Amino acid sequence: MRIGELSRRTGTPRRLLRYYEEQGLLLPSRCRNGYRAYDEHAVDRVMQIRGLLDAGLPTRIIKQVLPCLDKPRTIHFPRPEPEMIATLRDERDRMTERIRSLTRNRDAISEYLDAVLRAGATGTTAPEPSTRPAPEAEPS
DNA sequence: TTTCTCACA
DNA sequence: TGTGAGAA
Repeated sequence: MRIGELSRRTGTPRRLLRYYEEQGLLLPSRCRNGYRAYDEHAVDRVMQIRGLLDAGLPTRIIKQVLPCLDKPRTIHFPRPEPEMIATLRDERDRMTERIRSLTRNRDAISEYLDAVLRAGATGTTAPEPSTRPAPEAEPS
């Protein structure tokens, strides 16, 4: 398929698909006219890239780990360099920390929402923001 | 419709 | 990390 179809099927702007290629995340073949040609597998791959970016991984890390995540039970690097193991551990821990942070912020929002809705129902006022734990910034 | 590149937030 | 514009 060409870039337009992949864009439509993944909900990813064409511009961004070219950007991912430039970053080494996608390697489409080329038609005679120079148009990019993507196989069926590219759809899943793009979704996975989006997910990892959303999880906070930079493209250069994604490029490294993407083959490992394809089918986690397959060993892609029989002799994994210690550096790769370290990278994977590092990113896993970063994600864990991010999940913790997201959970905390979600709970803070949820708690406030409950209080506001309760107040709306009873006609009383919502609690002062300062009585609740401060929202926490996600790690950068 | 697609390509590319340069500049920019 | 991503976007906009212009030209082919």
